[in-house]
Amino acid sequence: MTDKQLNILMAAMKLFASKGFDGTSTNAIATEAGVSEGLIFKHFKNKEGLLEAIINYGMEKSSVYFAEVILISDPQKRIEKAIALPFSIDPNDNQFWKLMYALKWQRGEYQSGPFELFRESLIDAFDQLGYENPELETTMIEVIIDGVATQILLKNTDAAPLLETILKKYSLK
Amino acid sequence: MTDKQLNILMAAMKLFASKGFDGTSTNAIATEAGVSEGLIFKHFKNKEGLLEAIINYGMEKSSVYFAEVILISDPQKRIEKAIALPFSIDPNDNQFWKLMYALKWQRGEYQSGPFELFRESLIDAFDQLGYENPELETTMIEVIIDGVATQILLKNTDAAPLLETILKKYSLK
DNA sequence: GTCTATACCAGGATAGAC
DNA sequence: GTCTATCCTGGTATAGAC
Repeated sequence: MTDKQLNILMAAMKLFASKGFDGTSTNAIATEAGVSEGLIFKHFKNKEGLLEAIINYGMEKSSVYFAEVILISDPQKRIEKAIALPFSIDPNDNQFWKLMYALKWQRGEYQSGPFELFRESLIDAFDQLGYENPELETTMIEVIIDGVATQILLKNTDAAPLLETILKKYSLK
Repeated sequence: MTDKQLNILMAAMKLFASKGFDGTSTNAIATEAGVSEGLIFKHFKNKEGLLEAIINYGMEKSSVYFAEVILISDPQKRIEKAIALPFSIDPNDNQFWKLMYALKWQRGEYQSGPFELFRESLIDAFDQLGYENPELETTMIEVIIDGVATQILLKNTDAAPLLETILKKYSLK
């Protein structure tokens, strides 16, 4: 992966996140990346290929986060870690996550394999803790994660006090 | 507002919601609406104008929902009603709300006036109930609303049992 | 109010030189 | 690996007839 290749990737991520996939021209990407337009196609075949590269890049990143949750054996701690997930987003990755959510809404793009394992591990945790309806509780966690992500990524809410509140309300602290 | 005008509006809403604003051609809208392409521009000036018309149409709709919450004087009941809001979405309006969320992520499009009043009325409710940090509590409600909306609109989750769980967990029931 | 025909430009993509 | 030049489709928008 050359310097310019990475430039293209980063420029595309930024523009896709702010203007959307269809709203971003390859010309705009080239300019932002300080690169000729043709080079984009040499490296990524076409615009769709560029998007795929970005998604792959981010998938690897996110499975690391998920793994950190799944590997915790204590069920209570695992759940807490899951809730804390959106709060531990590296601000440098904000662009990427914005894009992921935008894609979900725009094109129904889905988080695949690693996300399923994550969900399963939460159901298992609630099960171990003797909750009546582990699936429903897990859905609740997803609700919170999506809601918090919206708040942080879209409204730049101060995250720290929110995490406290949620853990308290969730009787996890 | 003529029949064809309404056809255009509905077709555009449907396509914008599924393919995104930039991903939808005026040609596709015309076909879906059973109308000539030129007519779109006669009625709405341009594609952007069509989007604005849709947003206005939905703003009026949403301020009705918000008003239902704001007008409740009992603070506890007001909060419950607010939480129940995303659960009472008319399935016929799913397309519209999907579009609203997609726009939020794509273009940072905002919920304006009526939404601010909604937020204020929740802060007031928590204040009346003697909560320590009404702003933070209100943000929590927003988190839940956004999370639930994501769940319902994007993942077609069964809503009813989820509402129960939330109200219980929130010590509101 | 509505359709047909058409102008015009922007966007994605390719070829070939360096 | 990278740039320049260029092709061509398809998308927005307008004009004018009915």
